[in-house]
Amino acid sequence: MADTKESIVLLGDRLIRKKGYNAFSYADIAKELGIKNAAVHYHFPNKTDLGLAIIDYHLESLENFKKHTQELGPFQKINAFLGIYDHIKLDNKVCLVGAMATDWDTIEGVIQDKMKLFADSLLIWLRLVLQEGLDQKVFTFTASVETKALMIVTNMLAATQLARITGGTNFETVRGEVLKGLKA
Amino acid sequence: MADTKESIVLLGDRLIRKKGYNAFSYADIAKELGIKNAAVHYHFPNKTDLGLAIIDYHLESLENFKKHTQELGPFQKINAFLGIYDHIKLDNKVCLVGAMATDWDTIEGVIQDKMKLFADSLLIWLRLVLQEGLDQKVFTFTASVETKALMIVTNMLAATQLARITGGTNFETVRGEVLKGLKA
DNA sequence: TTTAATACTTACTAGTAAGTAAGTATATTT
DNA sequence: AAATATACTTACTTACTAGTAAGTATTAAA
Repeated sequence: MADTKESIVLLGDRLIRKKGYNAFSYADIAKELGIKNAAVHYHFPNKTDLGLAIIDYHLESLENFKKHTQELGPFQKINAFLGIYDHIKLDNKVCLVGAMATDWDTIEGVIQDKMKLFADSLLIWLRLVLQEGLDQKVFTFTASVETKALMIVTNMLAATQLARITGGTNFETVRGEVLKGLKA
Repeated sequence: MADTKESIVLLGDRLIRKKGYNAFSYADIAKELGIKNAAVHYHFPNKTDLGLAIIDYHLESLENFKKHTQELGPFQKINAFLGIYDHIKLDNKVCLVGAMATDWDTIEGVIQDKMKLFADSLLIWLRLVLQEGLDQKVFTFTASVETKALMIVTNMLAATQLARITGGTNFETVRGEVLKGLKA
């Protein structure tokens, strides 16, 4: 038997980003994993516990991403970062930040707090990479690194959402422009 | 008695953009309007009917916005457009496109189709205004109007979402950069 | 070998979701 | 004055939600 607890987190993550936080249920997870509803509650007593575990998983993934890309140059790092969104778009998901943001008023404070942590961690890393690129003269943008980091996140976050609606190549267009924007 | 049907649409719109499509219920609406659950169903037999009416309301609002701003210059038009997001941010809402996009896989095809119409209508208007600004040499951006229109929408859509999480002045930062980007 | 922890299932509860059928009060039309 | 349409309410159903209490099989520790 595979690690059920981990499977629940992975599936929960997929469901949140496919259907939204309020549209996925313990029954969805139980059914897909071939276990009973109560088994999910055994591992995560309530939905908030599961939500927190899902954010923790993203926090860990982000740390792993940082580690695995630390030897790369600034441009490669940003490109790898955009690759995360390529996968999101390919799976027709949205990113966790967007999924949580639209349901913000229905999620508990502890989840909100952990999401803040995640968003901050992401923005901090982006700022460092952008500054690195500026220092190495790989990037030549004129905005502050804080602003630029923000713009990259907003563009990619929304590109996956907009791609769901408009379809076509809008995602790729935004992605391309984000890269161009590093040098302009 | 005020127009109940219109009040339902207005309230439904507010709830969708506050809590998300799947988190708001007919009971929420009934309670706030001091009517019974079934009264909401009288006006909108099912949630999809209400969803469609809410998008129609946005479609109308967009047409009104276009009419009311048609005498303005390109810069003023874009500024007025950003003003819509200022209000969204002030009310701690998200825009309809974002709210629907994150719940995309749980909404019916007819709603998806109408959302496509709305997103297209919005992008088409933006493209026209951007081209107008380019022609009048009010704007000097080098990207295509298609790309620039896309970037404005993604940035503003995500700025309202991100503002919910990070708080602070991130919304204003993105908003300011969007305006700057018209001339860079 | 008993004890205890782990990972569940069975069987349930209380609450809420969308949705409906049938009745009622109030206007409006014929 | 009778018939009809409008805008509801009452009272309900079915389905699903999160969540729980109690029991069970399996493994690990004492």
